[in-house]
This record gives sequence, structure tokens and C-alpha cells, in this order.
Amino acid sequence: MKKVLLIDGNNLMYRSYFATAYSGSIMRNSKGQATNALYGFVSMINKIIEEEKPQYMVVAFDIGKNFRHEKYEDYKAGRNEIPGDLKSQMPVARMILDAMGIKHLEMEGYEADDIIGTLAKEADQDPEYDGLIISSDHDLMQLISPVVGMKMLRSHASTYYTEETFREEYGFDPIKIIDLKALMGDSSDNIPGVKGIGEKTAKSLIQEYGSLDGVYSNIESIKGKVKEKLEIDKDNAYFSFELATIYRDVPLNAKLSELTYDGPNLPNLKALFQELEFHSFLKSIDFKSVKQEEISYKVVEKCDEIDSSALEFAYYIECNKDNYHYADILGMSLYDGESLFYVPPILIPEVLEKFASKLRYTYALKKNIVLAHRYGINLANTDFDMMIAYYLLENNSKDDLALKMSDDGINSFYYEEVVKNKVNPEDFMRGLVLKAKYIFDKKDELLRKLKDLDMQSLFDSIEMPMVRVLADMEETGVRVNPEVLHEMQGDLKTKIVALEKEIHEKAGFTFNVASPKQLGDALFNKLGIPYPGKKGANYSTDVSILEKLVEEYPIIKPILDYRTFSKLYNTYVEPLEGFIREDGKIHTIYKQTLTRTGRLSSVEPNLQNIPTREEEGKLVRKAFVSEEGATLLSADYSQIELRILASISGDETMIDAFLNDEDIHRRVAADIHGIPLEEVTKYQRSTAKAVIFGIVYGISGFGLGENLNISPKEAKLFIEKYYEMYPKVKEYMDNIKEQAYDKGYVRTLYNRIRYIDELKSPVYMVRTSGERIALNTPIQGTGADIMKIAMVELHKELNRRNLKSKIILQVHDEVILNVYDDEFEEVKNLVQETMEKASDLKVPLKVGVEWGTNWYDAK
DNA sequence: GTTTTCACG
DNA sequence: ACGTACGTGAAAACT
Repeated sequence: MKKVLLIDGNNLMYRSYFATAYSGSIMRNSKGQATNALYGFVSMINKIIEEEKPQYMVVAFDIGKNFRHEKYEDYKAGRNEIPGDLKSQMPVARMILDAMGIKHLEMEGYEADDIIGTLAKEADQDPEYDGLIISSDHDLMQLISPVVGMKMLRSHASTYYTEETFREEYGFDPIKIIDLKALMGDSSDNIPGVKGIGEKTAKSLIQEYGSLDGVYSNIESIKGKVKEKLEIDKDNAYFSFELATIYRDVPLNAKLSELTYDGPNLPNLKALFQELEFHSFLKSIDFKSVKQEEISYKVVEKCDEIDSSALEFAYYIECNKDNYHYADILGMSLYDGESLFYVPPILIPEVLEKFASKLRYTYALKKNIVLAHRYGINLANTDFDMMIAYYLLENNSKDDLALKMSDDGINSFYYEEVVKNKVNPEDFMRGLVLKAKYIFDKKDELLRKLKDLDMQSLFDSIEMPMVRVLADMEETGVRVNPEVLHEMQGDLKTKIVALEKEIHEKAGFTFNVASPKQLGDALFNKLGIPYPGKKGANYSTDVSILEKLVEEYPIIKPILDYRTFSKLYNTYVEPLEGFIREDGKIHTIYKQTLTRTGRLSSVEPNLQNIPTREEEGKLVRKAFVSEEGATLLSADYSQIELRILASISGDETMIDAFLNDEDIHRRVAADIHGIPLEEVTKYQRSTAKAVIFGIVYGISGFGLGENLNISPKEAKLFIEKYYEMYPKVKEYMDNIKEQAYDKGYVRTLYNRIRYIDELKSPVYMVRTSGERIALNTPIQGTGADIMKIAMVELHKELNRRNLKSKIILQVHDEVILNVYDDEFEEVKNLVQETMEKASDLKVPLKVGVEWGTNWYDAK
């Protein structure tokens, strides 16, 4: 088989140009040459080569005008001019192809389609060829034959068509695409077709009558409007047929057999990429030009082939889904510092069992723990998770191991490639053993770095133990009563439908209320409501805008309600049910290496944003229930971030307030207004609360004003007053910013580091954002540290005392446990005590506990 | 794939 | 003169 790729060059360039062009400013190199289309073009070509591994390939381009269509003035007139920024990239595309060793063809007077058609015809005559056309143009499907297939580019995944799969989908032969286009037309190619006949009608006509001629010779048996339309536009149809027909006899000066793909000229390609400033491509060239290291490994067939005298192993386990609770294991690799082993899935349980005590180093331990538990195996001796180590060292990068390896010039495979089936078995095994080897070889360096940066204890005593706590929580899961959700579903649906009707009636016309664009148009154009915000490119329709109108315009209230209810329905009530597994429980995944501050995040589903602020939403929490004979116990830190701020700033006034267990919001209100505590009004207290929030986030007068709906000037006065009353807080703010600029990073109380590159930006806005990050991260991050310390200790103690009760949820400053009745008092006290003792700040930590048989009642 | 909106701490 | 609060995840619309 001789694999031939026939690529529609114009199509690829257009696609990649428009994929990024409407984002405003397009990508350029420092000389101002537009490069956006080229960047996409090169990535697509690279990807195609990697996937298809062709022996022959050619990229066809349009050039000049088209002889065949010249007589039709309309045809030319309707064609849009190529944007200048795209035009300037076309010649460079050809230069890149030359450097990549890829042939390209263009012929004065013919389109790329015609060139591809001519080459496809040549391929058809030799069954040894295996042709593949690559484009997103449906027209080219007419070239599909027993020898030539097509890869139809789509925005997400592309589709492959063979002659057979085409027939299955369309119900006629590929060549009849011409007849189809003759009827339905194609606006992008300026083919008129028959007016009023769309894809559906055209398809069924061709399916029934076989061809355009077939349709017209049976015109009498067609009824009604369709017949009329066909008769009116008969000339247009036959004219369109001609336009849609690809010319397949272009006098090319090259034969298919000459269009071999022999690989790139690296120096030339490098020079081009340097000029274009395609740094990521340059990097991948560098790796390719380094000869791939020969690596030998053993594919294990029997368990005893692995050296049992080895003392310790690095291991890596790959599975086929992000969500390891549902995934299948694809393979495992082992490295003991001497020999590399690939373990196929069938042998994994046995190998895990036999070597569990020696498996010390890995990547993504939590995933591995959950997978190994399927076979009842504990990975109790793994004390190094490279994913965690990297998270602490460079928490500004993604957590794919292959990405880390590529920084060291080692090519493995990306997880995404495995999921999308882009890795062949040999590459998979090779990549997998490389990963185990990398973990083993790199661990000492990472441990040393952690130590040098004073994060050894954070790693060993907080994050690594936390991996096991989280694994246990995820596996335990939360019981959910689907009845509660069902009931809400019916209720909400009725309300939503009624509200939608009401909105349409009040507007006097119908539109999609869920569409911000249509809603903005309806309110501020069609209904003429004056827009209360300052308008940018389009109208915002978020709550803060709508709330400003709700008094004056009766249509607003139902819109706000519609929003609330459909949000509830679409995000919680409906989807949550789908996450309940056979055991009647939901098992989320906590991401431990994602946030920049050290907090966790929760996915599939996110259990950290279940409604609580509004009563309607809070009802969802009734669906989260305790086990039989148990109660849900919720324990949350009271104002932990403020206490941290008081402690690390050392502000005596604030510290005093907490030592006296005062209502801090009331206290701040009294202080900034200079009045006694008893005289603080509700409004003053809530204002103070907003000020405090703002301080923690690094607010501006404007931001606070916006939030409180007061003038920025007034807001600024509040902030100044606050700083006056709490001078050490102000001092802390200034110091931490200075430190951040100086070192390029900030730290939490437990030494977690966050690098803040924003501070190096020349853009004012980015830099000030960096300053706010510098202010907030030590506070938010220390809160996260303390919660982790508490959870690790609590988990340890629950186990030590052989208690059945378990931690099941964490929501940043709150943990929820399922507590069995006979353990209730003990666990309640343990939780509260453990959390309050987790850190020794200059102020006490205060924990509130509440309980009930469901999450709603436990709050 | 990106943007808008909104749920949580 | 600039633009405007920290950290998340998910759904639907838009392009």
C-alpha cells in the first residue's frame, strides 16, 4: 500500500486564518508579518503527518483566475476578496512546505480542487495507492472512490469517509455530490442551486431519483412547491452542476509517483520558524534532531520475570479516562534503577500484589490508589508523588507528565493522545517505561529542590498524606437521594416554562431568554430600555445590570427568576442524578495540583459549589444525605482568612478583637465610623463586611464602590479609614508587595510558593493584578494549608481510633463527615478540636459544627 | 474553542 | 489615562 495524502492547501490556510482572525488582533511576529494562519497550518500538517505517516503527499493551492468559470461574470463578482493579512501568508506557506520536504502544486487557471481531482483520478488507476483527501470542503467528497478516501475536517474531531461510509450516511454514490450541490447550492462557493431547496430536500430528491437528470425526467411525479421551484430554477440547477463539477484533467507537470514525502530539511525549517517566531515548533524540531535514545525494556509475560531482589521501584499506571473512578487500566511500567518493565493490564493485579511494598515513587498517586483498590491492593509505601512535587515547585504549569519530560528533552506521549487513540502500541509501551524511568531518575533532584526551598515538610507532612485522605474521601463518596432531585425537577420545569411564557408576553415577541445576545437585543434595542452600564462591544445582561432595572421594568423580575431556576435545573438538579453510581453515591474527584493558591478543586461533579446562599437553591442540599444510622456533621472555620490576616500582619487591634471573640464585622463598622459597638446599624455592618472582603482581595475604591453601589470616592474613604484603624494591615500589604516584586514569588505560612510572573509585565493592568495576587495568596493559601493539616490529622486519628465515621466532603473552609450515631459525641469533639488546633496563630481558630441527616439540615 | 453567566469559598 | 476584588467549575450560547 502506498499512502498518498492530497491536501487542500487553500482550505487549510483559510480555516486556520479565520479560526483566530475574529478575536481582534491576530498573531504576528515582531516585524509585523501576520503569522496566525501559518501557525495553524503548520500544526495541522504536523498532526496529519504524525497520524497518517504518508509515503506520498502533496498540498494543492489555487492560483490566478479560473478559466472554466471565466465566462460567468456573476461567479467572479460574488467571490470575496482574500484579506490582506491572509494573502501575505500564502507565499510563506509554500516556503514552509519546501523546507518540510512536502511537494506543493498550483496551476494557473485551475483551483486546488481540480489539482486534487486530477491526482485522485491518477490514484484510482492503481489499486496499490491508498489515497486520502484532506479538506473541510464538501465539494471534494465527489472524488471519493474505492481507492481514495477523505478526511473531512470539522471544528472538533474530524471524520473519515470511505466510499462505504459515505453511502451509509448519504444514501447515494459520492459522485452524486455534484447533483446534490446542483440542487441545494453552496453559498460559500457561490453556487446558486435551486432557490428554496435546502440540504434536506435535495438529499431526498437525489436518494429517490439518483441524479439531477433523474429528478428532471421525473419532474411530473414530484408534487407541490418543490416541483414549482425546480421548474423555475432549472437553468440554474444545470449551471450549478457545472460549477460543482471538479475538473479532473489538469495538465500537471508532475506525476503522482514523484510526489514523495521524504521529511524536512531541518536547518531551512529552523531558519523559517525563527523568522516567524514559532518557538514551540522550534523546540519540537530540536527534540527530533536529537537522536531518540535507544531504550530497552522487558514486556513482562510472567510475574517472576521482574527482579524480586530489587529494593524499590518507580512505577507509572496509565488508564483510558480522566475520571479514574470509571477508567480501564491500559498498562503499567516499572523501573528499579536497572531494568525497565512494561506490565500488560492482565498481569497488573499480580504484580501490584507482589511488589506493593516496594512501589515507592510514582506520578499521580491518588489515581493509582483508587485503581489498585479495585484489586484490594494498598499502595501504602509510596511516599513520593512526582505530580505533587512538581505542583509545589512550579505551580504555574500543567500537570501532564509528558510535558514535564519534554522540558528535559525526553519524548513520551501526552495523556490526551492516549485518550484519543493516537498512540500505537509500541510507542505506548516505550513511552510508559520512559515515564517510570523519568520518575526514578528525577526524584532526587526534585526532593532536593523542595528541601532547598524549605518545602520538604509541606511535601512530606501535608501534601503527601493529603493524597491518601482525598483518595479515601473520593472512594467513600456521598449518598444522594434521587427522589429529592426528581421532585425539584418537576417543580422547576413548570416554573421555567411559565416564566418564559410571561417574559415573551411582556416583551410582545419571542426570543431565547437564555441567550445573552438575544436578551440584550430584546431589552436594550427592541424594547428601548436604556442600558444602565457603560457599554462595550455588546450589552451585558448579568444580574448586576438587571437588578438596576428591576424596579422600573416589570419584564426584569421574571428574567431574573428564569435565570435562577434554569441555572438550578441545568447545573445541579438535572445533572447531579447522572453522577449517582450503582452504590447510590456520588464520587467526585478532588484535584490537588490545580489551583495557584493551594486550595483543592472538585470536578465531575463539582461538589464545592452546591447552592447555599439562596433558599431555593439550598434545597438541593436536601438530596445529600447521611448513611443509615449516621448523621452528616459539618464543621467550618469561622472567618479563617481574616484571622490569618490578623495573625500574619500582627495588627494588635484586630488580634484583640479575635481574642475577645467579638463580632468582627460589627467591630470594624464601629471602628471605621468611630462609634460604639452598640450603635452599629445593620447597613453599617454589612458595609464593613464588604470592606473586609475587599481588603483581603486587594481592592480599589472603584471596585468597592461598584460592589456597594456607592461612589468610588466614598468607598475610598472607607478603605482609608480601615487602614488608619488597622495600620499593621496596611504595613503588611505594602511589605508583601515589595517582597513579591523583589523575589518574584510569595509564600504561605507553611512555605507554599506562588510565583507571580504578572509583576514583571510591562502592562499596568496585569501588574496591578499581580499585586492583588501577592496580597491575597498568602491569606487564601495559608487557609488552605491549615485545612489540609487539620484533615490529615483528623483522618489519621479517625483511623487510629478505629472509628467508622469518615470525612466525605471539603469545601475550602468546611468539612463534612458521615458520623455514625454511636460515635457522634466523640467524633464531633475530635473534629472541632483537631481543626482548632491545626495551626498556632496569634489568634484562636474558631470552628462551628452543625449536623443533620442531610446537608441542608447540617447548616 | 471561546465567551458569558452564575454557583461556591 | 488606564481599568477596576482573590480562587474555582459547569452549562449554554456563540463563532
